[in-house]
Amino acid sequence: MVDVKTVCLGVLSEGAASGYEIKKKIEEGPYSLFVDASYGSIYPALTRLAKDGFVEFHTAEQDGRPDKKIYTITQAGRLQFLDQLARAPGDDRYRSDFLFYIVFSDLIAPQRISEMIDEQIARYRRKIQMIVDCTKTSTRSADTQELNAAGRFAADHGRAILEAAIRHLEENRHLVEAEALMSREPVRASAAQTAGI
Amino acid sequence: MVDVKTVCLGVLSEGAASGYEIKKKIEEGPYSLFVDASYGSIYPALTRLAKDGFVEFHTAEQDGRPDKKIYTITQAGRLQFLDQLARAPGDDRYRSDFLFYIVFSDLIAPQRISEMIDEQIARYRRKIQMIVDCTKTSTRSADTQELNAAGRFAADHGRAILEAAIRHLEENRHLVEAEALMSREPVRASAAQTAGI
DNA sequence: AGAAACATGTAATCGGTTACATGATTAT
DNA sequence: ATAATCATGTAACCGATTACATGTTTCT
Repeated sequence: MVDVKTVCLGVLSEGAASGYEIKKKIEEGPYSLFVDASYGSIYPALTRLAKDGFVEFHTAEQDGRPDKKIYTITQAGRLQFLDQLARAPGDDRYRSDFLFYIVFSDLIAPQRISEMIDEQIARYRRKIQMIVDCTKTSTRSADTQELNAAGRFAADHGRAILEAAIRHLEENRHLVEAEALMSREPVRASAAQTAGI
Repeated sequence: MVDVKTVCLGVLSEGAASGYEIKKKIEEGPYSLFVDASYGSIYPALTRLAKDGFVEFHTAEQDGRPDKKIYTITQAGRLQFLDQLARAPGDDRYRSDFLFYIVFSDLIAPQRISEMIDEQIARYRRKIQMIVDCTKTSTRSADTQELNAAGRFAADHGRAILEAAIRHLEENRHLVEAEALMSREPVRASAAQTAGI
């Protein structure tokens, strides 16, 4: 599995940036769908990369803002990154509390289940909106990172998956909601059992 | 995010099992799509749960096989599990080296890209097959864990997402493959640059 | 007035993986 | 023969998160 150092090299291979900017890029862009890293891992990663000669930095003084350390990838860094890309990618990892909870939906109050599904759909919609926002080439601002063909592909892939997830939830939610409804009478006994035993 | 202890409580709430069997259930069943845990985390988790009174166990001697510790969830354990389910589920986490690599497909050899996509589709198909296998009520063996409505829902949800992912890859792979093809001539220069600089 | 954004960094902690250790049985 | 399955457990290690520390400016 790709570590934070490699993620930083990847971002920096597309242009110089500070640690703060790297964090923003991976939490806003299409990256956010399949990459994760906190400041607490990015800053030490950059320090380490600099020590190893894979990146260089210069301190940029700003008026009214804290100083910035602008990191630039080196030749050695580019080679290091190519080495990583030559290795077989690790398996995808998907962890979902939501689906885990759903498996035990008979232990959760019916209205809570519905609420959870609503929230999950809302989360998915928010992510889709974020992808749409960063995909459309904004005519006004230059700060939006322009996506190349590969970036658009990754973003669209994420969107396709999220839309399928929403569609499935909307079309089949009655199956987990109905179970509770159908057993409304019996459920009292089983809820009492669950709580009582 | 749900931890291994809670995953164990969830599995045990559906029936007694050994650590080994818990591991099998979460790597074979529909769980495998959204849950992960190694022996190195399951065994200590069970030890801890027993210490806290959330599970009990008895040692089952077997002929020709190592002894088993069969764990059973206690009343306290059921309540503990309900407490967890009452908390808001954590955000889904999806990590994909594959998509990260794709973003940098201009740094990877064209035939390698195609290979990676083929492999990714194959992985997805294998997962779908696994879901299908554990979803269909097998008439022969009783060892297949029978899925309730919620389990089937979770399995179908996973299948729907995987199928959408495959569809998108098959319909759009030319966009990342074509980029390399189109720039076959120029790419030599840029590849030399990349390697040279 | 207060929150949010900008900006970097460290220390404590944590949850989990990997590798190791052991060993019989069954399937190929 | 050899690999895979069954079965449990520990120790070393690792990568990453969280919280803390600090301080200005801009937006609401």
